[in-house]
Amino acid sequence: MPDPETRFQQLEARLKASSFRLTPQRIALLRLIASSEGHPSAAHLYEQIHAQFPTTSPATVYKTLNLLKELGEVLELGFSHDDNRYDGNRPYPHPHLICVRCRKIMDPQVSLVNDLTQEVADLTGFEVISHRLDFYGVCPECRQSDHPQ
Amino acid sequence: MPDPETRFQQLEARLKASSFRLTPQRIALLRLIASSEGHPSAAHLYEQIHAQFPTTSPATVYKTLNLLKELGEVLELGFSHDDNRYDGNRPYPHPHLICVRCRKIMDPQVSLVNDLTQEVADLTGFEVISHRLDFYGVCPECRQSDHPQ
DNA sequence: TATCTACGGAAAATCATTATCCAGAAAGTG
DNA sequence: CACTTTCTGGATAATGATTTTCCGTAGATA
Repeated sequence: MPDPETRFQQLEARLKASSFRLTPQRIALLRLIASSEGHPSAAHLYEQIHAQFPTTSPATVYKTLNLLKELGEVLELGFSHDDNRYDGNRPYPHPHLICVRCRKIMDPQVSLVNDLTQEVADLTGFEVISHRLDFYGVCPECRQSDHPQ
Repeated sequence: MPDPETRFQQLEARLKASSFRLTPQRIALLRLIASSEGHPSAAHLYEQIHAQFPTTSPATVYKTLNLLKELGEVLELGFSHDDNRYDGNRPYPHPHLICVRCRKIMDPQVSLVNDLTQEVADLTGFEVISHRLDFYGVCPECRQSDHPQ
């Protein structure tokens, strides 16, 4: 993960370059996103923003997230049952590892993704633009707590 | 894809074996699912069921889909923005290829999935249970119609 | 200062999916 | 054959994350 402060400045610069205003709410959200180790949900971000700016509404969080999404600075992980999650540090398609117990989301550093993508393209004639690769399982911590010995 | 009639009989036998009743609505839905080449949405299935049984409600379609899902006979592809899609012919995790133009969903026959899964497990210590591998792109047909010459 | 646009906030709307409720059909029981 | 119990379908309402709408205001521009 990039340094949170550096990433924050990147995001800030990106908004400024596109002539979007840097309001206190947006700045607070940019800081949160830049420093989020995991993959926060909109609700989770809202809770934290709301603690700083009690008048902030969820709509503002969603609006800013969608803005950053359109700028390509945030990757949205959409789930049909659970809340969506957001990644503002690696806004490009990459695999995710999701713990079905604690719902933590990780980013494994795998090397075979390009090979698989190429294989798919070659086999089907598709022009592959993007991907969404999610693995579901049990993280080491949860495996441990499942087997106390 | 398995033969639709064979697959239908499998599904029918599965419900019967679990002591679920084979109502006309369920039978019609099983036939549809077994013969669906693509990956229909609940709304799409409902349209077709409703044409045969005008009193059928969407709830019945959802209930039956969820029943088959719990029996492991249908794979649900959840989308946070679009409707969910269902695959009753290959109810195990497998990669999908989604055309961003026409929304068609295909099943590429790739060989590197197991390698990638293994790599993820080895690298992270996760016990990998399942996966969801979606590639987004433009199918050959839509590429053609984009470039008329 | 005047004007124009972007923004935030509250509230209402959206919409696929799920839950609830009830009536009827099927299955089981004796 | 009653009687009971369970399952099912259908209409309807509810759900809940996300989006839209509307309006007052802050900020930029000149």
